[in-house]
Amino acid sequence: MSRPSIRDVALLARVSVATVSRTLNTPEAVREPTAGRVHEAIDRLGFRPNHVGRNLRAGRTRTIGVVLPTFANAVFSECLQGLEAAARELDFAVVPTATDYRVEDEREACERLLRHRVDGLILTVANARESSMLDRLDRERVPFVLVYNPVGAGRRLAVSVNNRRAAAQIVAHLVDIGHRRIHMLAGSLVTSDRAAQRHLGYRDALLAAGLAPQPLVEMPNHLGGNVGMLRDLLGARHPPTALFCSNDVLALGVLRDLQALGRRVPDDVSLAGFDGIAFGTVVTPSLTTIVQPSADMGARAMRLLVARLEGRRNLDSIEMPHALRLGESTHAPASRPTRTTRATRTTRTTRQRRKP
Amino acid sequence: MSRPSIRDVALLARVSVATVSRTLNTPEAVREPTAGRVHEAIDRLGFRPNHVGRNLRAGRTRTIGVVLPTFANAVFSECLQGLEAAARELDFAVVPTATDYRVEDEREACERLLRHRVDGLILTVANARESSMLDRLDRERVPFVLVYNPVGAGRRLAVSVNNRRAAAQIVAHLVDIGHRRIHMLAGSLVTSDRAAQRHLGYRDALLAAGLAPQPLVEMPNHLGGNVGMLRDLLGARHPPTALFCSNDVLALGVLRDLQALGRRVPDDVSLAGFDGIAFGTVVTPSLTTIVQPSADMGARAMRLLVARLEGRRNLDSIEMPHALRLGESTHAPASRPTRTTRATRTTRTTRQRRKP
DNA sequence: ATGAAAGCGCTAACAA
DNA sequence: TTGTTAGCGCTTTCAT
Repeated sequence: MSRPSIRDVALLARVSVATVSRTLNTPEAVREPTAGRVHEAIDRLGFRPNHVGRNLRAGRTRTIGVVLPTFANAVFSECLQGLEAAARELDFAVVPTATDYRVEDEREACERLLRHRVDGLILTVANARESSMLDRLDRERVPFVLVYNPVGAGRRLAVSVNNRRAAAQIVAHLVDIGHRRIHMLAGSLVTSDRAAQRHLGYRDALLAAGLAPQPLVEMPNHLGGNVGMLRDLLGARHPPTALFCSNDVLALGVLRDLQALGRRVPDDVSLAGFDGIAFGTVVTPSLTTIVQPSADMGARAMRLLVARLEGRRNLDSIEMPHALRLGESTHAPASRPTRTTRATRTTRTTRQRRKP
Repeated sequence: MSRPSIRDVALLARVSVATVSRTLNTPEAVREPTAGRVHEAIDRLGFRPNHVGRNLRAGRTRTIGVVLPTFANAVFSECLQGLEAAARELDFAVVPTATDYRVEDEREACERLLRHRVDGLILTVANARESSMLDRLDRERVPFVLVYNPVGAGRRLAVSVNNRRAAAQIVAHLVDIGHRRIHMLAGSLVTSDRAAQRHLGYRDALLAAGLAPQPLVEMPNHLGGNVGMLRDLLGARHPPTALFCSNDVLALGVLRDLQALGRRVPDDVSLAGFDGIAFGTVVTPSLTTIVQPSADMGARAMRLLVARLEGRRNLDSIEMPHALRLGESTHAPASRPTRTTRATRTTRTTRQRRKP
């Protein structure tokens, strides 16, 4: 009734369990007639080696725990996709769990995974610098690799883009095409050190251009529902001509809210995001954004972790290249704000001026 | 150096390993002074119970394998999100893997997971009716639950919407608002029995209305890149006035391609999808579609499977409710095709006529 | 080339 | 209430 074990195979093939094990793991160490009998027995019984027994013996599981804020944001599910494909190639399994952006759940998530004896962890935490949990993992010598969290100074391994420089680049682009009043919108900064880095980049770019950074606008929720806040923002005396959102999901929500408010993007206000999720290219207007190679980042993180598990020393964090993707959601500001005048719709024909 | 085991705790607390185990699993069976010493030892050593040992002993792992076509399509990552949250609540871990829509990889994916001794599987396969792999799982008495795949006749457990009826409903809506030439677009039907069901629904609706179903248009790729095919389709003598896509990702890609072709949606052609992924509400025009409760479906599938693992009999498949979500991508057809005349843009002011 | 046996960490009989 | 011990399925010395 129960699944056959290596013993059943041994009995049927009239060999010892050791020989069965060898037939599977070091075939060159077993002679042909024996191996043949073993394979036959395996087929007859439908035997499938039990990794749990093997893992117990080996003290490792070839399993990687993955802690991400959510799987519902495409940036993370694309990463998971890359991660898992790489794991498969390396013959590892992946056990992912989501914290739903709750910092206080990160610890329990890791504990759960460690009880399952994952060999290592890949994680995106709210704040990599101030995480007592990461300190603990270090202390306990649990191998882990961060994704998305900024590459830090220490010997912690991380795979991420240079969030600060990337943000500075996209904001500099807005400045280049003529914007002077650029606001940055973000979700709660405490749940994302990436967003905090991007905010620094935003300030860098404005200060470098001799412009005044505006106070960060924190949005309560992510996918839409910020109509009131946006109305206030754009109804101010000197409204921004461009908005930089700390991530694409936020940007797409803002885009919808702006359209609900009757504001045209980019004619009334330009809009830029960060992450480069696929849907940014499908919306109208398509989203100007910074593209992170999420799937590749996941794959790199996996390979980095496995290399570490295999004892490789002198491994280094990876700073991945980002790219500025110009979409239709940004263009030069109108010389004067035209809130009441309905300008001709020019979306289709507008052409971006590229940076020289 | 190595992690402390239950033996180390026992030694330090000067009790037997059995007592340590009991302290953790049946605290009521151990007296206070003893329990105190054990807990102290646990803390001192930073002991974390090794689930691998426990699993080997118990013959189960409290781990569920999940096989999905991809994590990059929001419909599946939303499902995974719901799945994993439910698993956490039930104290199960989840090991997901993607087949990248390759039927021939489904078997190996399951084999891998079963070697890891997952207690059961949740899966979306290409074709649930003709899957020798599912037959095998049945034969081996591996507990599993299907998601998205149509609820079949047999005793197989599945969680899905009624794809055929839902598709018929959305197509009937197109008919109701005046469309007469409605084409259906889909990816390869062999990789999706859901799409096949939806195609039947499409035919049902047209036949019920006395209209001629058109041959299914199979699209080579998913997110965009079908410009040529669409040009041909819309350039035909009697071009369709409405397109029904077998899923939202396809629909959004088609939307982009149509816009690239200079065709206006819905003025030149109406467009409907299926799945109800979040981004359908963000694009302009927002997508008319059938909403499946993906996260909830994942959670239900997980609870159903766990109930089965716990020996509950008489469990039944779940047909989830779907909903027609009317977006801006559909409206009544122009009385005459106006391919050259540029009609006034009416997107904003157009109101859908709801079915009576 | 093959077998016997120990042991990975844990739980559950059974004993005391 | 606590301890002793067998054994879950496997790999790996150490013999032969």
